[in-house]
Amino acid sequence: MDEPATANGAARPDTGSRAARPTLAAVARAAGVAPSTASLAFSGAGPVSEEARTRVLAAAAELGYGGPDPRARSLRRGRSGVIGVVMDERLSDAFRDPVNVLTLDGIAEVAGEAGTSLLLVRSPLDDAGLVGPLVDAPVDAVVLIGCNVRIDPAVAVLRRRNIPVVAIEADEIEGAVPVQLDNREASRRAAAFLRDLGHTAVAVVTLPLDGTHQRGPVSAEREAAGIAHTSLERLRGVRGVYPSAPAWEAAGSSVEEGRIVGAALFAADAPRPTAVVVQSDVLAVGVISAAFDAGLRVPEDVSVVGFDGIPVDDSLFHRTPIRQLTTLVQPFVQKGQAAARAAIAMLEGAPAQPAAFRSELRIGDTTAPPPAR
Amino acid sequence: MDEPATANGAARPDTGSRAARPTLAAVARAAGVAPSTASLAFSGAGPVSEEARTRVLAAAAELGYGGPDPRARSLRRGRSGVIGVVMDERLSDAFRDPVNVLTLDGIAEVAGEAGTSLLLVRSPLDDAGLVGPLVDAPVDAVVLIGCNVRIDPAVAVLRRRNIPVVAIEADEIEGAVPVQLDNREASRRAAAFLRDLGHTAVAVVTLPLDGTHQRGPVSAEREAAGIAHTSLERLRGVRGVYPSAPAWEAAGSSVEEGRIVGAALFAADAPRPTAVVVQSDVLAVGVISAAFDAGLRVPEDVSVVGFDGIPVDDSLFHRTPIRQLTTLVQPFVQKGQAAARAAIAMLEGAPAQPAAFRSELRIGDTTAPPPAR
DNA sequence: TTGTAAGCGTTATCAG
DNA sequence: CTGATAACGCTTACAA
Repeated sequence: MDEPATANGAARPDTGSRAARPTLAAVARAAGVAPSTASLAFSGAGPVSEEARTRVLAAAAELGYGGPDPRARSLRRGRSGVIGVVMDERLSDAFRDPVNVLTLDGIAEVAGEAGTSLLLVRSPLDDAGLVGPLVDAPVDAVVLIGCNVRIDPAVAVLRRRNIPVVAIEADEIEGAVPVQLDNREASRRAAAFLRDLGHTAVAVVTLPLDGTHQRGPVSAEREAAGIAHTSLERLRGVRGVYPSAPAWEAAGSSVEEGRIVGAALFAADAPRPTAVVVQSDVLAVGVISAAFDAGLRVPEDVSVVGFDGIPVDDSLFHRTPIRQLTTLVQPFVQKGQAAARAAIAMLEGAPAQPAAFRSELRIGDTTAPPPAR
Repeated sequence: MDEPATANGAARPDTGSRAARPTLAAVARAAGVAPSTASLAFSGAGPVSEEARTRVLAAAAELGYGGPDPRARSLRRGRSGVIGVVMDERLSDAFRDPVNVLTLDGIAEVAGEAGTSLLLVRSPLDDAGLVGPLVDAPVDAVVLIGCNVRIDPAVAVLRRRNIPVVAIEADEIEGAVPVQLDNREASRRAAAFLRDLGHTAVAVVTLPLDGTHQRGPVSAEREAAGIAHTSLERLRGVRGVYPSAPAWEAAGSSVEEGRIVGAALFAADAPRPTAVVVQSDVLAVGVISAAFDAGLRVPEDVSVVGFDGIPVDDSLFHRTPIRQLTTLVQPFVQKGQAAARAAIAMLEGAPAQPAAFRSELRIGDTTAPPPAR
């Protein structure tokens, strides 16, 4: 972290070793036209005679001018053409989770069509509430994705800056346009499905309840102190059917993590559950793996329900008897698209466009009636 | 964090959607100081009396000023604090490949420490050679990652703009700082290892040779027309030991793709290879899976060597007899870090810092002598 | 320490 | 269709 070395103290900011780039004004001068005409020649927005245009382009080529500087353009236009995407994990972790990737894909698709690019920002909320890179970055709008941490401060800052904020599956936030999923209701449906199969001993494996990456049984206090909207809603959904279902918190969403938590779960002193509701497919795969390792058959001895409907089950189950996970399929990509659309709409001055999506229970072969005892 | 409850005039009239954001000048005026002082109060870079600072901050809070506008700041400073990362795939595909993710992670780590954020840009090279979003985005430097397409035009444009370019594993490009990997030499070593084991019938499964996502046997013409530096180099490495090894091109880097190509490979009329050199671990997993499906044991009937050394072998092999892939382990994360460092160094005016890394052959349990026949 | 002034490179406006 | 001119909001050398 060295100090940027503008040490030579020149009058202009960047008079370092780099050759000064010609400006549009210089091109105009060389072409013998006014700056405004040169500008029009490049932006294409406005009437320019064919002759003037070619002269400008020629002069540009001559001088090695690469087109208008985006920085100046964004100042002048008040727009940078960039949408910030905020995630609250290290990028490597975030990218490892198909949910984020698919959502991002939806965002990227819509953003790309609109000619805007994506600025990746790790959620910048230190304990101090610092909002660093997020506010120093030239973004026109921000999409908050997978928020396990308290984001209100960030939203507050962005609001003050008049930067539209879209929050995917966040708690109700003042000033952020929500893109919601029926997490609670969907989880309730999954639980009801298990209940109808006859299950009475149901456990839950939750996604992280906050940004601290803790792992283990979820105490009442921990649950009450939880912040992560999605995890809590999904948990509440199950609790609507099984009010006292024990819950285990995973420290992340990965197969390995699911395996660890699953191992603990099946090894616990408590009576073994006959069904486990897992808050993500990736975790569910790990839990299933742990079940096998513990000598349990799925679904004969224990049923497992996932969440997400990620399309990679084939590879993950390839050498197991399982063909398809029972899970709640959610429309990630569409969620991402909706978020991007909402963001773009807002920065064009259109009214907020909240969105809400439903998950569908897809019944695979990881659920069955509980074993006769 | 809350609005100061100055009872009299604090409430800003909420002027509909177009509430003009206050400027630093306005804040300075309200605080009774000069703009420059207000600027220093925010940037922290320069001497400001405690009293002035608090007055400025108070005025800012009063007016709902959220800090200096990054757009204006970047124009003035000639820097936006953003590094562009260019990938030549759809983001969803790119993120699905651990190689990209890990590289990106290395980039993000270094960039984050330097206070710069990452702008994700899909490689914009239409057949027309358009370079759209890449040049309109306010980036200080660009890192090209995983380039299967011809990137010269993009680099040319960026050069003209004085934007430093770092290319990871690209062919030698005028004006781009290279971050290289010993693809050819490493592949040669892997091939030599197989030769020493006694293999004579060796096939290659390649990564895409260009951006067209073709799949199938690699003809001499196709090979000659190939663009993707990495794939070609790795292929050449094997050819250094097995000059006429048949090659099959995969249409991407995924387990599923590996399985498809592997199935074709093992079903082909040609004599079955006793060893397969696969250009990525992800593909290799698929090839191994295909081998099992074809009734072949790995490594007894067929040896498989991968490339990359991605750290997820455990999950992928979890229900197979295989514990570890024989592969060439490359330092992705360090590559990403080096790329980011090079980019940052350049935009600070430092001389170019090319980098080159080595891959290590890690011998797992997917390779063995060929079956006695 | 603080104030003054001069841009940074564009684009929008409006008159010719 | 073209040209002069005024911002866009901020930073920073330099003077006070």
